[in-house]
Amino acid sequence: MPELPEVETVVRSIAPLVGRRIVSAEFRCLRILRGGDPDRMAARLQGRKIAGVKRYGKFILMSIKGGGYLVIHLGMTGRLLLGGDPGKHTHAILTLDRGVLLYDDSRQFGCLQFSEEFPARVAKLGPEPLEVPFEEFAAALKRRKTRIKALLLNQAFVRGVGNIYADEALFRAGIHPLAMAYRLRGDRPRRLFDAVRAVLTEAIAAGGSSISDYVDAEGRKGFFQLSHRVYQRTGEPCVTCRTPIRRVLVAQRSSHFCPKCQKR
DNA sequence: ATCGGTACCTGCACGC
DNA sequence: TGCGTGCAGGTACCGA
Repeated sequence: MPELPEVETVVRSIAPLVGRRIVSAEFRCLRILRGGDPDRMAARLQGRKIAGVKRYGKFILMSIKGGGYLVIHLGMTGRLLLGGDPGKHTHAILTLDRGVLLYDDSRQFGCLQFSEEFPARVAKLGPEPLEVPFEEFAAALKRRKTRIKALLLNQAFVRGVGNIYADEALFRAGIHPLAMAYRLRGDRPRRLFDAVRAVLTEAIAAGGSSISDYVDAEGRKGFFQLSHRVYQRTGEPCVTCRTPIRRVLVAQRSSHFCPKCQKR
């Protein structure tokens, strides 16, 4: 579900929680905590105020007044929901002085952790794609001996791009997903940089992509899926040249592209 | 140090 | 109706 635009949309929808007090925290699923101790986490959160909510790539950091962070990653199917009733896949419940925040995740690929310090796994991410200067982006491309699609998915390169936006950016830049990153020449690094920025910016404005069940914390769907040009459009005509969109595996992920518009 | 392949989980769509 | 298969927005870990 959630790549940078979806996580950004979720963060914006839970911004009103800043200043709210956590009355109690309940964790129902150990797997989601990735080895963390549910009792210790609950104790660290209980009675504290939420000082801030920020996004780092696909991570959500809820800073806790008095110290520490609740670190949230939505994985593939994670959802944060304001209000509503707990369901079969509700793994965490934060009861607030006004309202409730639920964490739902059917596939359990997401995680919730408490960190006293700024978390190392967030610190070692690459730069934000909407903030990194072009020169730094281009220099990093040159250093990587891997396929460009795999590199875009690598969170140490830039943070927040996932399968949808990697495919959409490569299409707009006219670059084949199997192209080698370090071999991109001429205006192609610039075109890719601009395409990544444009796709992410447009998707944020659209509230993200709702492929199956993605919604923000208020239950609102995004509508950027209506603007996808290649993602999950295998066999459909290219919007530019009518050539059927093809699908290929890169780094074990489905990659959708136009064989005529996108060159290696 | 970097890479690609695999594992982790549930649900859904599809063909038989 | 049910069963098997393949697919799905994610990352972590392993061995080469």
